[in-house]
Amino acid sequence: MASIRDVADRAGVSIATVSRVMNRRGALSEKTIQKVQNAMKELNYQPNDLARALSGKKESKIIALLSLPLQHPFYSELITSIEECLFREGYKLLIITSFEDIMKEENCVNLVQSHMIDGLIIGGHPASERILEGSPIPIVTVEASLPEIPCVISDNNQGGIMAAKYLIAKGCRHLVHIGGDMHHESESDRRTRAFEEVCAAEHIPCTVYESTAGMLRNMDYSAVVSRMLFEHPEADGVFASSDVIAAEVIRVTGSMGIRVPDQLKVIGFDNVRMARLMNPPLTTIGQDFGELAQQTVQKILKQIHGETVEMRTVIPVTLVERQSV
Amino acid sequence: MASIRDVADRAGVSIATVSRVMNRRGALSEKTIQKVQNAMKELNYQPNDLARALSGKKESKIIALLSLPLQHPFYSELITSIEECLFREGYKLLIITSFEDIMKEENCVNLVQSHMIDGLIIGGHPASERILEGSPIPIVTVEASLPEIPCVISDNNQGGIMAAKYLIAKGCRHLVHIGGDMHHESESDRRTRAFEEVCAAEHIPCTVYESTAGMLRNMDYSAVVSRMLFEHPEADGVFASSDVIAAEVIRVTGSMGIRVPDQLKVIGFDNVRMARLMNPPLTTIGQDFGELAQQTVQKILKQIHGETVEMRTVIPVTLVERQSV
DNA sequence: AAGACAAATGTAAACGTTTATCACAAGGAG
DNA sequence: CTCCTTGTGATAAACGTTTACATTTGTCTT
Repeated sequence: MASIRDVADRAGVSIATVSRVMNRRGALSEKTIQKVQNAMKELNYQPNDLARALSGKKESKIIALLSLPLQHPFYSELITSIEECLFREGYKLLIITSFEDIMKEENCVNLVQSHMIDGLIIGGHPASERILEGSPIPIVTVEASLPEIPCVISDNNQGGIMAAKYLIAKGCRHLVHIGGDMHHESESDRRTRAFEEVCAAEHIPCTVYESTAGMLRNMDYSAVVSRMLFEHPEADGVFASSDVIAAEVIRVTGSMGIRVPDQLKVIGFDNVRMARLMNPPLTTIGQDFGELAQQTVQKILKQIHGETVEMRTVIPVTLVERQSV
Repeated sequence: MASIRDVADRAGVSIATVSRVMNRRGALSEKTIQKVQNAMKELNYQPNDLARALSGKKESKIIALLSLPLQHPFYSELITSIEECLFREGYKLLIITSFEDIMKEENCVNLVQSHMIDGLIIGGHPASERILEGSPIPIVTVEASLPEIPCVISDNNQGGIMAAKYLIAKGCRHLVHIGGDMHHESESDRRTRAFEEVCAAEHIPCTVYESTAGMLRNMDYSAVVSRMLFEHPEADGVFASSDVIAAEVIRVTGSMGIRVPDQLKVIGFDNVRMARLMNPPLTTIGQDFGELAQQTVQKILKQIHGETVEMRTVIPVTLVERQSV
């Protein structure tokens, strides 16, 4: 593989000149530029980014994302958006999925310290809270909040309020909430708390169920959903903490002959692509993936470039009306 | 940030010795090993992988995956599996999503040539067939086949046969196929062709519809599905080329009051997680994501290590019976 | 006690860049 | 004619490793 040396030789100049041509720096005659560029073409030269990064203590232009498994559509949509934003800024995305794997998580901070990576985005709550104690590397959290680390999150509080108000407005009098998709995290509790508060204020009875980590891993919420339907046959409205949970509610009720939305109204959270494909199409609280991603990459890039960032950015959510309520 | 130099100074040895301790190479006294390891601990030393990779013309231990957008669950599941396999082998996964973006695709091969990346996996058919002409880099294709490039694919032919036979065995007499999720690619045509051949052999009428690239991008297949139902009200069995398409069939029929599977039987392809969550749960031809991933990373690693690989590996598919047929 | 041999450690070149510094020529001002 | 710019280009050090080779130290033979 051709190196800068080869290009220099072929163009009849020194490697410094070649470098200057590449980086458009210093004074250069048009003739020299042409010679060098021709040589590069002819040799199909590609600069070695490793050497580049090593030399000028430059960046590797790679950002890592530590995420929960992508089978969960929330994460795959988030990642797609993040990758797009990053690419626009000239960065690449390295993905590390982890489910409660502390080893793998700690590995991440090593990655940054080994200079292969310029920064770290954490999507979803990691198993070890103190993952990067004393490692001052550029880092941001999305839809999760860790002590001392800047984060970008959706307005979960507002989402919970909207869900409750909407179900009540549509006539529900016995509500259920299935929460806890991101179980560690106080962030997702906000959805639950806000929902409960509105119910209490409106004097509507409301029961809260929690899903477990195992359910998230397997994306199998049938157990909670069945229990919920068995214990609360009088329920006429469900607020699910994710569209996947909502899908399970709709599926189980469907198999039991309960009609949605006539007998039971269901509202989800996230507004992932598949929400539209459900039967009936799912009404849900929509997260703004584009904005979430945008703010996140902006925040990480700022840190990389040494600027300071606000600790907490909140992105509005929206009610997406379809046919399950 | 501490370098090998700092460790050497603190341990009172030369940098070569430190390097030897790290790489367990050459003869070392127990005492020296201890001294060096202590120094590394105390300085919280992390070797610079950039320098490492540059030096021994070693690998960067990063593999890139060029994929269609991850919102499509086939890709998110595939990627999750690939990332797991790669991680087990000590490699990291860099993701590049592209939808018909030739610039971005060509960028990929540059990445490899710039040494930041050891190899390239292509998932799904790229826009430019000749993406890596004359660039002899380690490369593999999954569920796509490009001239001269080793590939790992599911047994689409067998899948088409199984789908047809199963629908017919269940009593269908008017079949429809909606195909083309991976439209360029002759690989997915195999599903269609095999399906048609079985139908012809069994004298069952069969109509084929094609989805378009735009539908894949937006994951919105409502147009074809509606047209299909309008033009073929007599259809009693549908073979969809992906679970997402099948989901759309089930959704649209549901909204029209057509009962699945009583009036219309639907079989999908892929067996992504969401297939289980549909209403009714989807019967589908399952791809073995684990095996697909396993073979793919094996193949790319072999190439990186200079071994030769077979050009084509075919992974069996299985019929997953649920309740839509 | 000297020589041989192995074990332990050090030295320095290399990997492919960037960049500060230096060298040299041409041209203008005095 | 000398001195100083100004435009060009080359040289070499640095980035943090690995590793071939050289050197030192120590032990064992005899």
